[in-house]
Amino acid sequence: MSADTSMAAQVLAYIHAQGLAPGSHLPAQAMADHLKVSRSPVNNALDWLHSQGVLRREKNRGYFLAKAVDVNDRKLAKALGRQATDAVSAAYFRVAEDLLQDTLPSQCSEAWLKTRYRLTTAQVQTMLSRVAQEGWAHKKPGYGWEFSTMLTTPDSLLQSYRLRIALEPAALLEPDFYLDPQVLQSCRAAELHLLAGGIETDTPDQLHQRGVRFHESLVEASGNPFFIDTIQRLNRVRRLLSYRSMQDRQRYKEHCQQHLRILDLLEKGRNVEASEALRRHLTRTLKNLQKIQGILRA
Amino acid sequence: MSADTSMAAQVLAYIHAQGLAPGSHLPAQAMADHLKVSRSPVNNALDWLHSQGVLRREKNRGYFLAKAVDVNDRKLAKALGRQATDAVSAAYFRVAEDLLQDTLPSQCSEAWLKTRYRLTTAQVQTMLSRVAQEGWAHKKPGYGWEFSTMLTTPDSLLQSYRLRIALEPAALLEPDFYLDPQVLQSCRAAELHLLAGGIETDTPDQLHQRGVRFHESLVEASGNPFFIDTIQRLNRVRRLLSYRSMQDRQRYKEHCQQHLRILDLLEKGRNVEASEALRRHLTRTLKNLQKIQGILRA
DNA sequence: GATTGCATTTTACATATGTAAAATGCAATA
DNA sequence: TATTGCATTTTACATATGTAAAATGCAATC
Repeated sequence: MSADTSMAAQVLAYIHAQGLAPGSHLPAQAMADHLKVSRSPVNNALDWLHSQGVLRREKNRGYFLAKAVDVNDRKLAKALGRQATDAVSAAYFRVAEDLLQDTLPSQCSEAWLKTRYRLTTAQVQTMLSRVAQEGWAHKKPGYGWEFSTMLTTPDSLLQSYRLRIALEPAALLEPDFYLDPQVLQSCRAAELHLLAGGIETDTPDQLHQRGVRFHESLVEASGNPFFIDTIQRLNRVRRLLSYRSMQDRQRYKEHCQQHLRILDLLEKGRNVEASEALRRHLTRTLKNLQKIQGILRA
Repeated sequence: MSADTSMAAQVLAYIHAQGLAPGSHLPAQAMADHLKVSRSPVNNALDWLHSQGVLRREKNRGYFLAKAVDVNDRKLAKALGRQATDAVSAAYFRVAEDLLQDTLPSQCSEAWLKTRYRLTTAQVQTMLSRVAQEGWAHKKPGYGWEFSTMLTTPDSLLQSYRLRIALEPAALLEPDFYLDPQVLQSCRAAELHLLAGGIETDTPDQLHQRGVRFHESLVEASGNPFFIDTIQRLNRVRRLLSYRSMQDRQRYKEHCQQHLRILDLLEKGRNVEASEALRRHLTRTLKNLQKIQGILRA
């Protein structure tokens, strides 16, 4: 029954991002081009959305938006969410967790992982290649894999912040820096949403994601693929360092204001000042983390 | 006949690095531990080195160094070099080259690569996972792969330098920074070798490699795995941006002196100054590259 | 007690084949 | 002429099996 809902979710996101009005035509090819796939998976997704009542279908004319997309539609969210988190992702997170809790040997064989996490050959390989790409494990010269200390060092999170402090402010000073006004607007909107109560109502994961999106948007604007690639990699790993639940929501208000300040400066092209503000923002956050860690250890 | 000579090469490198005297015993397990493999491949390598006359074998006592290792031994180098550069690496470099010369579509299927480079399924996958890990290509959502602009932008090299400028000086200021005196010494020795004539006699590739080793050693001393991982990734990609042959050897003398100056400062624990010197060094190199690029375009 | 030498076990790669999913070609339709 | 709708082709994944290489256990030796 439920087809590939992840594709449907992307289509929905696109519709929402474009702010399409009810009745709009949704050409399959255009959608496919945007999502970088062929018409086949897109058509499946459109058909599924049709079955959910989001789209209207007209014979030989295609699909049309039936009603404005409501991001908070419970029923739709539930139907979308039904995509079984696949075995590979599940194992991936379990491995990360086990590593953080030190219940995983620093090195082991693929076969060992296969039995421990009940995976097939193909699954274990997919998972490991993902992990390798993120840099927290690598193949040993012979057989077996070795996990990096990247996640397990007591102050991994602090170390990751110090890389950010070196990187992000520098990204704002790249010669080709250009922040698309539309991106700037959506960043600002996100911060205003948080200040207007989102800080209390959003889940910890949502808060984390919003933060990531803000910072990645800025680095992406640098136009330097080396900066962009590095920060994306870093954030994928940071997601695993799940200290984030400990962060007190009190500070988020300050964060939002600092973010908004930075956006204001960038809007006026005052990148040097923005860069400085970003550095101060990150440095302050690092200091706070250090304080929290000190308390936790004591 | 010729067994796994790459393992033999590593054993040789180890013997040389340890400065072992002729007659020294080479316990298989110790060697295996150091190379992070089991005794089996090590024993094969030792046996091969025995067949080459480098080692002496005594029944039930193992292998002993027959003579001092001569790194420049032609015969040995030839025997070692006979390891057929495997199809995967060969294809990897051809893909990179084709991409740089713009004779590769920005996206294509695995099957297409398979036929173009005459590879098996397994080989193409190995190659692509390597490329993906280095960040200059990624799987598309559906079928096929897409190449990043990381290598093809006209000023990829300049962009990579700007990341280095953000990163490397910061690495020297990491709180856990510790440069092993032995590493420092070997870095210094390398620079002195270059000043003593190596600049003229080394191949462009050797010169490049020495530069990489200097900079990576410094970043490794930071003790921050995020910095280390990032710089290693970056250098693996930089190796493909083969502008290096264009660099005039004139400048290398200055580079060596700047490198030595930085090492001196680090030895005395004056990291802030060393960091500044490193930033100036990199910035100057960047400026020169820009000048060269300007000339090439005109 | 440590290390070798060799046999045995374990591990993961290569290859082949079937299958599900994605890409594509093209007549029909608006 | 652009887009749909559907059939066909292409693509790559899953799975199974044989094989080469690496890891390991252990008696023999120093």
